[in-house]
Amino acid sequence: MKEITSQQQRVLDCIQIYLNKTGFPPTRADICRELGFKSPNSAETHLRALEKKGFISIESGASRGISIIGNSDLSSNMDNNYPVIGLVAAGSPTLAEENIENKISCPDDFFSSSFDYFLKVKGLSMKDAGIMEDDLVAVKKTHDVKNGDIVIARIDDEVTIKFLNRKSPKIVELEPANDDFQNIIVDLEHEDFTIEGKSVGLLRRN
Amino acid sequence: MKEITSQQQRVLDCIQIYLNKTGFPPTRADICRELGFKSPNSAETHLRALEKKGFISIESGASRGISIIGNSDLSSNMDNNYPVIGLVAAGSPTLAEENIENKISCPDDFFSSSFDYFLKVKGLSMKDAGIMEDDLVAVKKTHDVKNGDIVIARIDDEVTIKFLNRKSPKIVELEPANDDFQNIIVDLEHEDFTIEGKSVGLLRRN
DNA sequence: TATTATACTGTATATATATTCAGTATTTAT
DNA sequence: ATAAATACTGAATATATATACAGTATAATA
Repeated sequence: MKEITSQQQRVLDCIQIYLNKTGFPPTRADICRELGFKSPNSAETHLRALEKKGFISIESGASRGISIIGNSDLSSNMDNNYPVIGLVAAGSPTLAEENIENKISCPDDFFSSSFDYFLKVKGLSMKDAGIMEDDLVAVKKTHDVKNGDIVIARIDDEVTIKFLNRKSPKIVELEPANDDFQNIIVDLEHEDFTIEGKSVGLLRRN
Repeated sequence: MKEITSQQQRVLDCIQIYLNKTGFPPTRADICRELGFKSPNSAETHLRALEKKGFISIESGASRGISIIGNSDLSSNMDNNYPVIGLVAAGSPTLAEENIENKISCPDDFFSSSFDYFLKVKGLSMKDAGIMEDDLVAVKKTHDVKNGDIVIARIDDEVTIKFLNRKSPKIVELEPANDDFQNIIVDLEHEDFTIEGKSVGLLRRN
């Protein structure tokens, strides 16, 4: 990255401020208006200098086709929109559009492991593990689960969140964290059982 | 905010994805290309519907003058580093540097209300409220608290997190959410009592 | 039943916008 | 000493783009 001149810095700042204000980049004319230039070519040449030095990129031919490079902590941060899924019974695919209640913007590295969606918890079967109704459990879609993990499992058409406990190659036990609920024993030979994923974190919004 | 249709959601997602990819919003033609529409008016009408419902704003006459409302990955939704504070006894100021265990980058609008720091919970006195050891409670520094709020309070040199229950102008009761613990009754006339803030959310990282 | 919202295709056009060309002047490298 | 980069004005233009207009069709409301 080469050295930037003070005027070029003013133009770069102008682009960033315009972006923060409007949500889209400025035109040459916009930059002129903001900085008091009288010719669009003033903005143009500054933009080309900034491009040459690697501060911005310019999409040829596109209007407002300016984007600021290396801006990871500002506008183009590592946030992603993660869907919030309700605990749905009927065996519809978990991430089907109709199940998405809303989306939450969240850094990708927010939990110890990457994750795929938030599961909105129904019921209190895991309350002794501190998982309450309407809590959002960060779920990583994986089959790599160990005994003791909090897993999201599907038995036939029922989706549930429980502690995993493999008893034998053919028997899986799902343990709630609430004395009012009973263990679920799954016979893998006779029941349709799938591990959707496991919990890697939890989010509660009062 | 009115209800969004699935096609309108596709268009909204398309705008967000285009923004993440290029750094500037799409044109009507871009949206058509991405979603397979054959007429720019298809994009136009969807955009106007999204505008009418309050999901986006459109700058009249401006090319690519689309900005997503609320979500705003660009301006207000900047991530911030929030300190993680341990439940410290000795009456040192809560945000003093020596108490900061680490920092967590998190969007400013992550919880229903803005907040100031994460409190790392010690003990299980709030376990029936789903607050477990080492959970991170998002704390908003405020004195505007109501009965039933989960508050972070200081009695003399002791900091604690409990349910608030004002019994009278002179008596405050702090209620744990665990039968093994007893209510704390504070006499405001004889004890040094401060409300540090209240819980506005919770974060658990497995 | 009429009306409005949704969901499109297809054509047309005013204008918003990038971009080139022609200058002038100052400063910085080689 | 000469070239190259910086820092502008001013005018011209091809085209990128928003947007209106004319249709068709279906589902949801009133």
